[in-house]
Amino acid sequence: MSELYIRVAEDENEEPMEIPSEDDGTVLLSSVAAQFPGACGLRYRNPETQCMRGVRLVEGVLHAPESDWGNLVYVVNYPKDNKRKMDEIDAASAVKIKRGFQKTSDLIVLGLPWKTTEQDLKDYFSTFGEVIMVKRDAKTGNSKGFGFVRFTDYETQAKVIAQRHMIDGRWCDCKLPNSRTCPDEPMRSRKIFVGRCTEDMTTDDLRQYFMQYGEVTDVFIPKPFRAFAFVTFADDQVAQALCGEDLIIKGVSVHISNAEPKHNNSRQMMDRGRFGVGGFSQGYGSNRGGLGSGSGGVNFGALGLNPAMVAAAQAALQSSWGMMGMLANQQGLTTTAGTATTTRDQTYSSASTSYSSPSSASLGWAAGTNTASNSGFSSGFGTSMESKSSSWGM
DNA sequence: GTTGAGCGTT
Repeated sequence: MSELYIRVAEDENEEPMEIPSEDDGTVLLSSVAAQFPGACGLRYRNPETQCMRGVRLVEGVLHAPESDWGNLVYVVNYPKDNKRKMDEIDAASAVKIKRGFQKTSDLIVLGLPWKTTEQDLKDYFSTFGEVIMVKRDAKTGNSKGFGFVRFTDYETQAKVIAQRHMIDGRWCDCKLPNSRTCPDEPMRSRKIFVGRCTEDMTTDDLRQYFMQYGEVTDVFIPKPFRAFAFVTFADDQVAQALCGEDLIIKGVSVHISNAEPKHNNSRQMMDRGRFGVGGFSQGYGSNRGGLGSGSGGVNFGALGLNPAMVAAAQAALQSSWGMMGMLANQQGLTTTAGTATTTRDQTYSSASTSYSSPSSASLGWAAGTNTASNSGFSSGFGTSMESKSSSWGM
């Protein structure tokens, strides 16, 4: 017999909440998500084995483990590495909000099932916060698999962008649409390029591996196999700090570098990126396992330095951007930017705020794969880490 | 074998 409600909690020892089941005894993931925004599934402790077990999920419908749900307490699953970071995310965005009101923008929702309707979208996203607009392409006729959503609150938007979404049985991503690139939120490169991958590295492997450094928001492996991958972090500083590293994954040495901007038009401007605010939600401090300890990696745990600065230093040393940006700022643009320069400067013209010179923008692009010479660069950095651009589609 | 999809009534 089916129960009317099942007991669900965020953690095994937290107070459970009763979630309604359907007439056929199943429970809709959307019912769970209504109480636990962002939930993507359920698990429970199997009384016989004492192991956690996943609850079967098919097309957004959760099925009872046995003939019924029994008296167990079910625990909410969140997209990997996304558990209970909400408080920290909120804290981080609170910092930004203090810097001024943040307008929301429409978000594109990619990867929707064909069948998803605007109402479905609204229902799903309402669990995150107040939705002021949803749109799906082709109101009549066939869906192209994407839609748009807009929230009232900027922090809701940030939260939604930061995670993947299970909508009607498919994983979907929310991004700033191409047409609306120029978020007030600076988007420095949070994405790294992982070269020399082997074919046996799955997205899960990479996610598992890289989450030791910080929250991973996306992993992309081109298919067919091409020996590289992209990993996006929630925090650009984490990404930047890793650039230049050689890391061992599944016994293979992979090389980390900056992800170059994706093909087209991106016109996201430089924003005087302020390192150090809104920052380091994970990977440092409390959780010993952060950037300080990794395998032969970025190494600055114990020094008592401001991690943001150290990350900036790492980024500058290893990607050469910070340094290039600084030099450029001091000297005015010179060479090296090569072909990129002219075109970049045009896009740049619509940038909002003040820059001392456009050169850092140009150089930011041109400098892509260089590795800094690690020399002649030590003084006076730390204060003016205002470089890098924000043009990497997520 | 080291740089990735897809993008909206106007």
